[in-house]
Amino acid sequence: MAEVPALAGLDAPGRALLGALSHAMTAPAGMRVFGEGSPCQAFLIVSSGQIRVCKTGETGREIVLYRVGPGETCIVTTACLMTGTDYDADGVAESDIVAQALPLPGFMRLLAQSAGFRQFVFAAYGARIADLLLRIEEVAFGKIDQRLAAMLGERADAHGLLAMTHYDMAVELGTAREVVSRQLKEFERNAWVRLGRGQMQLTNAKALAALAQK
Amino acid sequence: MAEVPALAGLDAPGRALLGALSHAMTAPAGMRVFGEGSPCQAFLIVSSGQIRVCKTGETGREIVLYRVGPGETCIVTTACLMTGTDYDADGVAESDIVAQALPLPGFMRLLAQSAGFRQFVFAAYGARIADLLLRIEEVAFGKIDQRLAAMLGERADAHGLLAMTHYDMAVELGTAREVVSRQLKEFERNAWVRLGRGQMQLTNAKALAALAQK
DNA sequence: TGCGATGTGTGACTAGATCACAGACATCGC
DNA sequence: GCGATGTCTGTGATCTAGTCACACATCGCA
Repeated sequence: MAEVPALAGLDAPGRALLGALSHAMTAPAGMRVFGEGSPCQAFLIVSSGQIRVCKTGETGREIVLYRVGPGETCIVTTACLMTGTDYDADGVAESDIVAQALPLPGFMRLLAQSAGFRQFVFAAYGARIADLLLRIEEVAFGKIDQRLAAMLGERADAHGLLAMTHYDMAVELGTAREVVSRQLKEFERNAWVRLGRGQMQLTNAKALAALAQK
Repeated sequence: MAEVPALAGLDAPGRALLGALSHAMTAPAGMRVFGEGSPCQAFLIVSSGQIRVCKTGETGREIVLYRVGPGETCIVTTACLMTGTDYDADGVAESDIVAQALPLPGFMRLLAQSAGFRQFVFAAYGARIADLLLRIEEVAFGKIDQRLAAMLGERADAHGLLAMTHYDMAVELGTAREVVSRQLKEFERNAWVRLGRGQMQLTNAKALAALAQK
């Protein structure tokens, strides 16, 4: 488990136990890793790749809740797994995934025996809950132009290139595709971006960041 | 701690430890129990009364995130306490509170030694996260008339009486007071409610429930 | 009884969501 | 190279929700 930095501090017995009780698993990009109807049955620690977790409303609109990256765990599924609560969100592999799966009994045992592991688990909870609170604030109070600008800044690569469709961006923000299209057109009129099919180029990241910060 | 039903299943040593390490505390109705700038420093289990936790946006609008009632714990503060994450929400006593406070070291110790306590803590996490996911779904996708109708049904007493101002209701839903006022007027035109200053009477709870369910 | 604080009602306007549809572009089979 | 097809983007019309501004009602209390 040396590949999981957050577990680097794990005590030796804990580490041995984790190695013994968990097994590696993989999933190809695009695969639905868990979701309504097919709950994940184990505690998962992602080694490489990224999982996107989102919620679909009755109207078919979607929103990204959070992502689980390397060294992180999809603690939410675990919580629901342990308490029998229904989870009601979908996890999709955004890239090829390698993960360590720890079944529930092993999870309980490790939790009982390793303070380092408890620390890891609680840190995961804290981070996830903070994510969710932030999400609620954004959705409830945020302006769409600012949220979009912020998202572009976050998700563009080092050259300001961003390969997403307008629909993808709408899901990212939990809004409608048309709203994104119109807003992007507005940004283009300001010469802040250059639009293309399935991709775009930021041409004034500073202006976008300024809008996002307002 | 016999007054906390969720802890009734706690093993005897765990119970003794909890009794020894925690102390009772109280807060009067209306008091700000924790919030930005004055974080709660201990793991709290509410014995009686109720705490309302809400988030304030930059514009001054507020939204209720969840409530902590008897036998429950404000696990979110704990998570943030343990991980040093900033919490960024306010907890207000809605009624006089009696709670058991367990400082961090005691919390860690109990977590290490009692499986029943771990169970309790994880159940609290699961329930809270489920609450937050539900909240996000409502805010992102819900129609305001349906959400308002649902809220009236939930918070009215057995006689259909409800003592809240329009502002209170707006906070409950994370919307603006005017939106609530207009919507309530609409309900009144339908003869579903009778409005008064600081209170209202549901006169057709069934119709409201039907709207909420749609 | 008069005054400030709080609560409610409403018009005008803006932002965002929804619906409907048209045109642009990409891919694939031929 | 040429359609056929599916995906992606642009845009008008319309509706819902949030914001701003302000009038007026009601309450508690000096």
